[in-house]
Amino acid sequence: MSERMIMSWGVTEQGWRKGPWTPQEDKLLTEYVKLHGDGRWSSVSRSSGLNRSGKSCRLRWVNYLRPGLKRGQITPQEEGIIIELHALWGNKWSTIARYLPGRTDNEIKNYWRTHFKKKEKSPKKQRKLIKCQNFNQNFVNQQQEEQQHLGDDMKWAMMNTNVDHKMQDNNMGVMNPNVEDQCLPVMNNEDVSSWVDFLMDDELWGDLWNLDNQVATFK
DNA sequence: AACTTCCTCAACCGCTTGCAG
DNA sequence: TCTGCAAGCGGTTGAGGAAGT
Repeated sequence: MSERMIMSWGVTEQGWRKGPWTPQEDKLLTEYVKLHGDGRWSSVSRSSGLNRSGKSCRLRWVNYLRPGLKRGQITPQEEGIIIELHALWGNKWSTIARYLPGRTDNEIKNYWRTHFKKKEKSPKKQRKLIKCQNFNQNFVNQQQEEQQHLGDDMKWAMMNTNVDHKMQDNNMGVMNPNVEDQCLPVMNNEDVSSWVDFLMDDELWGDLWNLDNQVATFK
């Protein structure tokens, strides 16, 4: 990191230093957390001698200094998991990150944006979007038919922030296309693999659909 | 070689959530 | 309940480097 870069960032109104962290700051924060544990970030910033906001300390620790973090390229396996989980939960980066040990929400978010979000305007994407729409509509129709046959046993479940807990509790992932902000059909765990198979099909891979558009489409 | 454009990712911002008093 | 504070989360920004012209 250049001196010029550090100088260009300056301080906040509260007097906290901003910008890239120096190795000295990293050392201070690491040593403090080793001694006192993480959490209570506002007191970390005061007691450690760092002239950084609690927010900044937390972010630096979580995204960069925390032990067990993986550095380097996302593997194809990890990429597959990201795609699966993003199909389930959308931009719930922290939730997705829990299923990728050593990866941070920030890292996954950045990866998604750079690898999948950027190609959203291509003609391929348009075709893919239509395919997705058809797939989802068929899926919903199919579910509704099954629902009629099975009665109340197959109900749409509300998708909310506790969906991961629901999955753990019931071994079932659920999404309700009728709920605002949700865009994908109800699916259980077995369905996820078929969904991903569908995505892998044709030229969809590497040019993944833009979920933001999907949201509008399936509302 | 010089310039421009694109890509990556660390870090910030602002909003939301959770919790103690 | 209500309020205020701390922590967490997702979106956005911007600097540096790589790739292209």
